[in-house]
Amino acid sequence: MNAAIDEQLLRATQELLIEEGFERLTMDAVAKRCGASKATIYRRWPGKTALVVAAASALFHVPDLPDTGDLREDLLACGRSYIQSGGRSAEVLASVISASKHDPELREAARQVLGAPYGGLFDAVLSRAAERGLIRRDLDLETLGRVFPAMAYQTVAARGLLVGEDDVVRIVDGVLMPALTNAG
Amino acid sequence: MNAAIDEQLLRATQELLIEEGFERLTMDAVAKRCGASKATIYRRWPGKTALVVAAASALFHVPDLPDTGDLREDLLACGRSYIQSGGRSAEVLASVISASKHDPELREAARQVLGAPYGGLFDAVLSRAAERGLIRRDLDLETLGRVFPAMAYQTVAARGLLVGEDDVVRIVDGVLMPALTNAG
DNA sequence: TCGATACGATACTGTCTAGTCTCTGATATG
DNA sequence: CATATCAGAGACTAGACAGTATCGTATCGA
Repeated sequence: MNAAIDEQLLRATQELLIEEGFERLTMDAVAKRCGASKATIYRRWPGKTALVVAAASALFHVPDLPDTGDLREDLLACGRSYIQSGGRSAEVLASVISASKHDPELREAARQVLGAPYGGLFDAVLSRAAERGLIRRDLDLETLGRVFPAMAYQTVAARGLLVGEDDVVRIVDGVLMPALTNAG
Repeated sequence: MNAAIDEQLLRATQELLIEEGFERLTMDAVAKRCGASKATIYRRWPGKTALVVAAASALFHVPDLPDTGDLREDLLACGRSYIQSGGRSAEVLASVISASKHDPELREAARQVLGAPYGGLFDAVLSRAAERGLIRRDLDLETLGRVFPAMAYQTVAARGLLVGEDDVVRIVDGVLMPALTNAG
């Protein structure tokens, strides 16, 4: 077993997920892109779903909870953790999430392995800010915590764009900070 | 040409788009669900893409720009126009948008026919409010205008839920109103 | 009644693709 | 050197599906 091939195959899978999406990704294409054969893939993963989940998992890492002491900076840090690894992880994730809607096996695997990677990050920062008395206590933090993930997801999945530093700043300064620093 | 069959076929297409998604929707399944034959479909539309675009278009209608005199009510009205027709249109739209990412023909057709149905609605309401001096002029209205569509889209496409009246209220009262009425 | 048209049913073609199988060639070991 | 082992390449299989073609039937107007 040549371990270098594993990495190549996962990388090719990631690229093809971005280029073609889950349904249109073929095992032949993955193999061809690596100059490998399908047997090489099936020796490592039992099927297409497993390969895709492995490729997505390889990009995933739990981001640290930022604590700069400044709410705005913490929020920006949360956003930046989203665009880490050049946006590739977001694109791959978007493909998998999109496909998992109609594929129970993929959905369950994605949920377990990728499981709301950034889901609680904004929530945690906001809750902490509330505890510290930096923001009002009557805000709907759960909904506010979903703003960034939702806008980032839509940007990638629906509009076909990448999330950049400027997007992070615009969402934090244009939506979150105005809502949070409301004098009430 | 029996016109009643047209409607049945479009309805079945909508249902199957929701249940299976674009890629997994088959012409056989559409025909079978109507007790029709594939020839009947192909007599009406040249192919799968055209059928799907027609099915999505049938659900689409340009909503009126609300003007109740109250900003919050206007925003709620914008949101409610989203969930009109029982959320079905949002689900169908999500399927088509999702598939159009990797299908140029579908993307172009969707853009022309469905073209940013609600895209400008929040924008328009917010711009009008700014002109009327109801909100500050230095807000990033473009980004704020995208908040609702993004969160609704994510709710449907990524989380697999339907957007309800309570979601509308939570987004408007939990995010938009706090951000807009910021004492700054 | 007759002709035209639209219908359902169904068989068929060509293409694509997940997954399997077989053979080859490299490497390691005695 | 001889032989065993194993990963890999690529042919192959089986099934799915878009789109086409054919045929018998029902409906409707003249």
